[in-house]
Amino acid sequence: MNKCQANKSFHISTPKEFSFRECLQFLARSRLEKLHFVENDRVRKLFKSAGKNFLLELTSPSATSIQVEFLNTVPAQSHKTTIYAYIREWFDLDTDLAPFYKLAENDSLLKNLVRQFYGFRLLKMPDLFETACWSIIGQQINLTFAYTLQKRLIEAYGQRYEFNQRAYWLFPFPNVIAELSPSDLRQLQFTGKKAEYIIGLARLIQEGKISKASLLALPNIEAVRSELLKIRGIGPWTANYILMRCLGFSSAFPIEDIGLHNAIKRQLNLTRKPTIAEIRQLSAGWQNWQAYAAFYLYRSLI
DNA sequence: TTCCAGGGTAACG
DNA sequence: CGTTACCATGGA
Repeated sequence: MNKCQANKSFHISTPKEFSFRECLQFLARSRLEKLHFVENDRVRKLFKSAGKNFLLELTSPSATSIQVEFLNTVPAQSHKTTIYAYIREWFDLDTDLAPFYKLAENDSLLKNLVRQFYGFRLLKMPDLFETACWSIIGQQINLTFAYTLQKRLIEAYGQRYEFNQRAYWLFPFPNVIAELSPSDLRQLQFTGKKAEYIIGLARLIQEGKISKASLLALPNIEAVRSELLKIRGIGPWTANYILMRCLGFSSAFPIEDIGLHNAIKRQLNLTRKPTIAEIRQLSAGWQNWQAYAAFYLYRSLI
């Protein structure tokens, strides 16, 4: 973490197989996205640390670094440390992709993807509540509508911060959603079920019955998965999605995912979608890289 | 118009 | 127990 410009920014050195541009392409996939803002090869994000709002702007001035600039206020050192760790997690900078690229060389499904999207990273969603809500919202609806619902949820119950005539948003906090009744979310055109799931989840988190730390303290992925599956509204797909996107399990694999099926169909030029058994065969050699493989397949759908 | 979307639950046989 | 109806709306 190198300081510069009177501490208004710092740099993060990036690993070898990293492309800021490829990551931004994914972050920019929906114009309805409210939690970050991509424009001119830069991404802005509002980040709250210990009660303070920091508006971050990330650019990549060289192939080996990300620059993080503080637009509204310069954080104290303790906040900078938190922000530094947050961005490393967001862009998954601590994973060495070399083994994945090596196995992909001899994989019919991955070979072209890793060439096409070289340096693309599994973009994490570090907040558990945000990830779980997003995956519940996304159940059985198209992505465009999922983004619409997420946008409504954020604009209705999230925190807004304005800077230079532009609004930036924080995802709603569990304590706010925990106070709602399903009819509040029905008004945003959530299904009654999804409204119940999300409010129930908010209450579990609010009551301290589940947290990212408590899940990560469990001994292995199976223990975490079974803990997630106890939560109403979280089935196999959602559990795997959270394991992959938030909790950092590289072997998590949402094999039931329709988007994944479509990506494989397109990649292999099939006339029909692959069966679960066929996907098991195709992914047999992906041990400990299933999450990355899935994410590269998602990337191919943009 | 019909069918399918980055599924899950609850109510059936 | 395995199977099925239902959810709510947008896009193709």
